[in-house]
Amino acid sequence: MAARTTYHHGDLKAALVDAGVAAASEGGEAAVGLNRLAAGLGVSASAAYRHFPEGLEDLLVAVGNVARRRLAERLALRISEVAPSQDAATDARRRFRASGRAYVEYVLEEPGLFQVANRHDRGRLPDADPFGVLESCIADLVSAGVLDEARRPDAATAAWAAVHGLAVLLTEGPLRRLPPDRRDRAVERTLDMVEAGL
Amino acid sequence: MAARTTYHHGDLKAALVDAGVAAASEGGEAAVGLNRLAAGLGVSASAAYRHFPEGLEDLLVAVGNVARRRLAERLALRISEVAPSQDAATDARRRFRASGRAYVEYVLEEPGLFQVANRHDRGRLPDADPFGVLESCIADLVSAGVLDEARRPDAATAAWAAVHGLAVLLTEGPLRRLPPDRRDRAVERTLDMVEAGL
DNA sequence: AGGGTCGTGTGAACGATGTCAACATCGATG
DNA sequence: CATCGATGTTGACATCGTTCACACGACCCT
Repeated sequence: MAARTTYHHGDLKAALVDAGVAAASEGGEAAVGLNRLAAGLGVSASAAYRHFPEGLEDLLVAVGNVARRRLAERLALRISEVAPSQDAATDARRRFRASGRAYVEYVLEEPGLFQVANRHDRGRLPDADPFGVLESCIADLVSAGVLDEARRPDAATAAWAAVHGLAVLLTEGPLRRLPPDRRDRAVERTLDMVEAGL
Repeated sequence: MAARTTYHHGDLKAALVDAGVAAASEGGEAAVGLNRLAAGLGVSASAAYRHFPEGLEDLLVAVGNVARRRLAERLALRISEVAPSQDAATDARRRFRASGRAYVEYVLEEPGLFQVANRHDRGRLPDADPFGVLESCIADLVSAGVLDEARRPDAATAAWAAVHGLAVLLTEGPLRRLPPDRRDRAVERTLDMVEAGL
């Protein structure tokens, strides 16, 4: 956006990632183009290759990392907002449920970023790891006595699959046009299933 | 592939869809290009636009329809293979479980086609409707007394989300490189959750 | 049989994409 | 102050989706 006065940009890499995040936010992966973004920053396309050696894919991974970090932060936020009660078991359950709701909430807010996050992933990062957040929720369930230790293996995977699948279906999938009330109902129904079935 | 002797191709539309299916099967959506496919058939690119007025997107939808039909057929096949017992309830449960397993099975076999099926969907078709198959499994569960009528709303959605999400995570997602035994364990664990939680 | 019509395929062109190699410029370091 | 490495530019290439004017030919109608 902002035209540039100096020959060197200053921090082109960060600027490209920011622009990529903005583009992905509206328009999804298809809107993230190296030429377009560079032009938008008043910079030639090939300049980007200095900062993303493997080209577009590298940039998409970087954008995806931002998206994953934001998602993880949203999960942590919603979990932290759960008002503690006297019962550790119901607290753990509520936090677990809040994380699932927050997942869908974020994805509905930022479907484009979610798309990039899914499609360009090079493994877990400590500060951008939504799955890690979910795993600690599961650990809480175990230590609160809600979930049996024997049932812990793959419990996080199963829960993740349910919530992730729902998010995909609701944004890119056939449930795209579900009205908000039916959407919420589907979310709660799915969380019911997970909570009862884990 | 096969060069053509006559000026007219005969059935270019079907040939393009076939080639698109083959290309998507290895290489996913990115491998489905109008120019490449047309050239492969010894035909100019613009010829394709006679049969797919909206261009590439139309072709991708057609390929997706094939993929959805095959998936639905696979589900129906695996359901039909369940040996009936004396108990209608356990039969319904087994068929339901078989459908979930079949879903993952197919997606692992044809991740590229699954990708196209997900990303280019213009609504349910009677002969290519995996969700419809799942819905009738749920209906079976209800009529067999396994699932309470009151819990039927959105039950299919929740179950679908879990299985779909798992399939996505196992093919395009972070669970991509899970070894087969751990993969199977995750599938069974997820089906356990769905069955117990629905 | 002859002639017209409409479905189908061709050729060339346009703009946009990702990518690369050769060159230009700046800032920091000796 | 000179040099050198990091950073940005220019220009080019192949490929992509798409469109338009044109060419072919199978079929129908008289």
